[in-house]
Order: sequence, then C-alpha cells, then structure tokens
Amino acid sequence: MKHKFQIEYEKELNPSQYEAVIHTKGPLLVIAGAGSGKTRTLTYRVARLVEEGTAPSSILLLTFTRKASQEMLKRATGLLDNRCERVSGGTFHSFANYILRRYHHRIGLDTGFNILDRDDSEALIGIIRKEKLNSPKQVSFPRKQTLANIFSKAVNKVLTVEDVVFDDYPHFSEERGTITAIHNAYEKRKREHSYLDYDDLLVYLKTLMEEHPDLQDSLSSSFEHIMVDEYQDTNKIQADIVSLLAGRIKNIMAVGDDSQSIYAFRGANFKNIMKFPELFPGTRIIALEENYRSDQPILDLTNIIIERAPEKYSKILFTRRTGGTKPLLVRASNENRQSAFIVEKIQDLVRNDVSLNEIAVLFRAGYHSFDLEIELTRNRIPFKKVGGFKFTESSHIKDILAHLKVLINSKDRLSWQRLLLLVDKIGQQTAKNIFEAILEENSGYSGIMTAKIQKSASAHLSRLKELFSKIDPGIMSVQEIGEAVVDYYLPVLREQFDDYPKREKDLEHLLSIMERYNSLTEFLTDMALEPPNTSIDDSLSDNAGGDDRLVLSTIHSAKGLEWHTVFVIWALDGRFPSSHSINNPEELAEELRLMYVAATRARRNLYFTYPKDVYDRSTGMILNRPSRFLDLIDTGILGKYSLDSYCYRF
DNA sequence: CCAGTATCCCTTTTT
DNA sequence: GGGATACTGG
Repeated sequence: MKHKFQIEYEKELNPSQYEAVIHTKGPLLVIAGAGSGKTRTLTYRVARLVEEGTAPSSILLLTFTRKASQEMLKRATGLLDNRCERVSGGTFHSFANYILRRYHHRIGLDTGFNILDRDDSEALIGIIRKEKLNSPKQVSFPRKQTLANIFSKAVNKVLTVEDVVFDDYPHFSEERGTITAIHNAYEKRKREHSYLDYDDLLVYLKTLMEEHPDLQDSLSSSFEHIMVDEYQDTNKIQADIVSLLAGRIKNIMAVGDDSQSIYAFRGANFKNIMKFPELFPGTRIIALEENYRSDQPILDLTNIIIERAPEKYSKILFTRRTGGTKPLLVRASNENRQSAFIVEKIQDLVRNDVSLNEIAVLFRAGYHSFDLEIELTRNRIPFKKVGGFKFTESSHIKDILAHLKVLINSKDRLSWQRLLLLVDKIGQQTAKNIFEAILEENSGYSGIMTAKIQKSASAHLSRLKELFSKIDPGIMSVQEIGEAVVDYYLPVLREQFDDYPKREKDLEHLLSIMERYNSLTEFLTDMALEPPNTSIDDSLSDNAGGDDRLVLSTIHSAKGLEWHTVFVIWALDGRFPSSHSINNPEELAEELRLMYVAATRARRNLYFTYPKDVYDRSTGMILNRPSRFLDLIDTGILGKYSLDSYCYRF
C-alpha cells in the first residue's frame, strides 16, 4: 500500500499542482492561468503515472504541437528516467495519421494516402471551381481560398456548408447551390485520389471509432490515461474524439485556459473547456492561479486586460515576487520610427547583459514585422522569425516536394501538374494529357518514361525523364533522392526567380532536414503535419548569430513561451484589433484574448508600441488611437510615452 | 495551346 | 501593393 516514489512531488510542487498530479483516477480539469506552471504539472504527472506502474505507451499525451509533447517528455525523462520517452504523444492530427495508417482498410482508405496541406487543398478546390463555373465571367464568386475557409469551418463546427455561407458570407448566399456542389465534388475527388486534408484526418478518425465499436474499444483500452493540453483550443470534433478515446474508464485530464483561446478561426470553441465537466460527470476541477513567470506590474496590467472579456472563468493571477517595472505604451510617429525604437531598446538591453534570445517582438500578423526586419538587418541584430509564412509554403519548396510526392503516389494529379508546368512549353492542357497518359500506363511514376506522349511535348521532357530514371526509392536514401531532384531543379529555379540565391539556401536547408529521415512517406507526412515553423529568413541567418538570436513571432506561435522582455508592435486600433473584427463581438473577444496571450509572455519588461497616422484602406480611415484593449488604462498601471518629443538620430 | 499582359480582389492567425 | 485569375495575342 505504501508507495515509495523517487520524486518528492509534494515538496517540488505547490498544493494545487500537487493535487492535479496525484489525481490519477477519473476525469480531471485543470484551469491553468498563464505562467502558472502548466507544463511543470503535466510533466510531473507523466512521471507520477509511470512511477505508479502505468505502462508508458498506454499514456497518451495530446498537445498542440509535436514540439510541445517532445519537450514535456524530455523533461519528464530528466525528472525520472527514460521510461518517459516511450509515452505516446503528439498532435491530434499526427495521432489521427498514425491510427489511420494502421487501420485504413477499415474505412476503405489506401495505405499510401497523401495529406493535403492548406495549399494543396486550395489547389484542388481551384480546379473544381473552374470546372463548375461554366460561365467564367460570373461576377463575385468566392475564390478558392474563401471556399477552403468555408468548407473547413463547416467541418470543424459541424455545420453544413450552407449554414456557414449564411452566417459568415451572406453576400455569397445567392451562390450557395454552386458552392455546395463544389464542396461535394471536392469530397468525392479526395476519395478518388486518396487525399486527406487536415480536417479529414480528424473526421476519419472519429468515424473510424464510431463505426467500429470493437476498434474504439481496443483503442480506448490501450490508452489507460489520456492527457490533453491546450484544451481551450480544441474544436467539436476533437472533443468528440477525446470522449470516444476516454472509453469507459475515463482517466482523462484536460488542461487549458479559457482566457487563452485564440483559435476560433479554425473552429476551436473555448466553451468546450467549460463543458468538459458536463461531458464527464464527476470531474475534479483544479485552478492554478499562482504565476511564476511575471512581475506584479505586468500581472496588474494583464488582469485588467482580461477583465474586459465578456465571458470567462474568472481568475486573478498573482505572484509572490516583488518589485518590477511598469509596462509601457509607446507612440511613434510612423512605422519606421517604431522599428528604430525597438532596435534602440534592444541594443540597450544587450548592453545590460540580456541575451538576445531572451527578447521577443510579437505581432498580430506575419507581415507586421517587415519594416522591423529591415531595420534589424541594417543594425546587424540576428533574429529568427516564427510564424507567418512557412518554409514549406514557399513555391520553390513546394516544387521539390511535388517531385517527391509522385514517387509515393503516382496518381497525385496535383503534384504531377505542378512539376510538369515547370517544364518549358508545357501548359495546362499538355500537363493534363501527360498525366492521363501516365495513369493509363499504370506503371507508377516511371510511366513518364514509357507513356505515349505527343512528340512536341516529349522533346522538352528529356531532362525530367532522365531524373526519374535515375531515382530508385528502393536503393537510394531520402537525402540522395532529394539531391537528385534539387540537381534537376536548380536550372528551373534560376530561370524562374530573380532571388534564386536566397532560395538555393532554402533547398540546402531542406536537404539537411531530409538527412534525418529513413522513409520518404514519413518525410512527406511530417512536411504536411509538422512543417518547420520558422520562415525563409531563418535558413539564411542560420549560421550567423548561432542560437543567440532575437525572436520575432506571431502571437499565435508564441503561445506557451516566455521571455525576459517582450515588445508587442502595431498595438494600433484597427490593426490590433483589426478593423475587420470590430463589428463582430465574438471576433473582438478573441482579439482581446490574443492581446492577453501576448502580454502574459513577458517576465520582466513589457512594451507596446504603435505608429500613428496609418491609413487603413479597408475602411478608408486614418488610424491613430492605441489598441482599445490598452486605451484608457490608468497610467499608474500602464505608462504612456511618445517618441515624438524626442529627436532620434540615425 | 503557351505565355505574356490586364484586371480584380483581398488583405490574420495554423494543423 | 501583391498574388491569383481572366484574357488575348502569337
């Protein structure tokens, strides 16, 4: 009965954390305020379960990014021992992928299904859109991105396409018939080609369990304990999956903070977390409110920010730490002045021995940092940018990936099309003909060598044929295949892009990533599910500055992280919140939570900056007020400062 | 049927 | 101010 534990849990955790860690039977909801040691709690709980004798692989840890779960398991391993490495962990999407690859036959899926990333599914939707719009001159029909948004929202909120059109795109309601038709065709086409988009991964997993109770049973009993991190950012389907997985035993723990829910745009619903106790009767609820991250002046401000949220579990964060600096709201006369201010402050901090990687600049949207990036480069401050455009979204990387994808799935029309269009004198029609010839040949990707292709096109294909005859996935390593493709592609790259030197660096970067993989399928899956999160600039400055680099990040990508000093730029009303959301109370509330997330990243210093007199083309207004989330806050809590009264030299 | 040019649209965030 | 789409000339 008496259990001797290696770790002194009670001593190393605060009472609430401890309670959460030792509650290992039945449903548990932990409401974890920002900086309250959420990760610590999860980590210790993993260790505790393992110490209690739970088989590591029967613990399932679902997190928002795979990096987060790896990090936690690494820490748990450090805490206890390497049994913790064998804990099952990942994102909902990667977990779904794993299960579906194993049980694909149960729902009539091909083994080698391709995962469509956002761009891929938009491309497919684009093709269908073109087919369905018989009169191409039709005015004001949603473009493919918009269609993709509509479809995804419908799936994630479990609504019909028509509902979403009525709710969110009333100006397109006339077209709802065609939109639905495109959606049906899209669903059908995905089936035919063995494509799964992000949403499908979740939907198929859910259906798999619903329609096969035996399988649900064996899955739920193979996971004795389930822990879900960032529960506030799960959507309906994910919540359903969780409850299907929980099975009868319901050893399920959800951790989250309703105040930090920032993914409604992809169907997340922060009310999920409030409904958790209804879904699992008998849920023990524990709140973590002691903050170990920030100084009190920062918490005073963040408490005020979140107080303005219309709906929330109320909780007030506090710290035992004393002293600290008051957050500051800084007005600049223009964007460049804002950038110059950041640069100057950073140089100050560095002189005071704050290392660069302890400083972050956060913003609402990826492009908000463009001017700052130029200014940082001029001043030779190394930085890495997280969020915004992704490495795998740049067209040259997508080109390479297309060549690799057809090796796995020679029926991948989208990829064939992409790579064929790169060949001189081959356009839409020829590409289509060639693809169909390859299909007809039915000999995999090598069909391109043998298929009957018109003479005129054939001549230009010689280099491509040479490439595909050289590649043998049976013998060559992932990286060797990659090198062959890059070799082939370099002349195309130089022809297509003026900035090819930059892009060549990216290709090198891609090859170095490939080095880590033994299986091409695995590599391609990861590129779709867990693409490198850093943008193109990163690979450029990879060698310069080493690890000590300033962090530029979207607020979304900054979730869960913390820095000594945090700058939030573009805290300008109309930009943050964006003028788009100010008429929609729900969206506005989400923007507020986003501001809260940004502000709670800071440990010691917190600055907000905004340029004034910015023209907003969507409303035609001149923006010059600070964000409404920061405006009218007592200067005793948030200091105000204007750069205009000072003369800056450059 | 390709490729270069005109035009229109929409401006977030991510698995 | 940029990217995607539609149009048109060759």
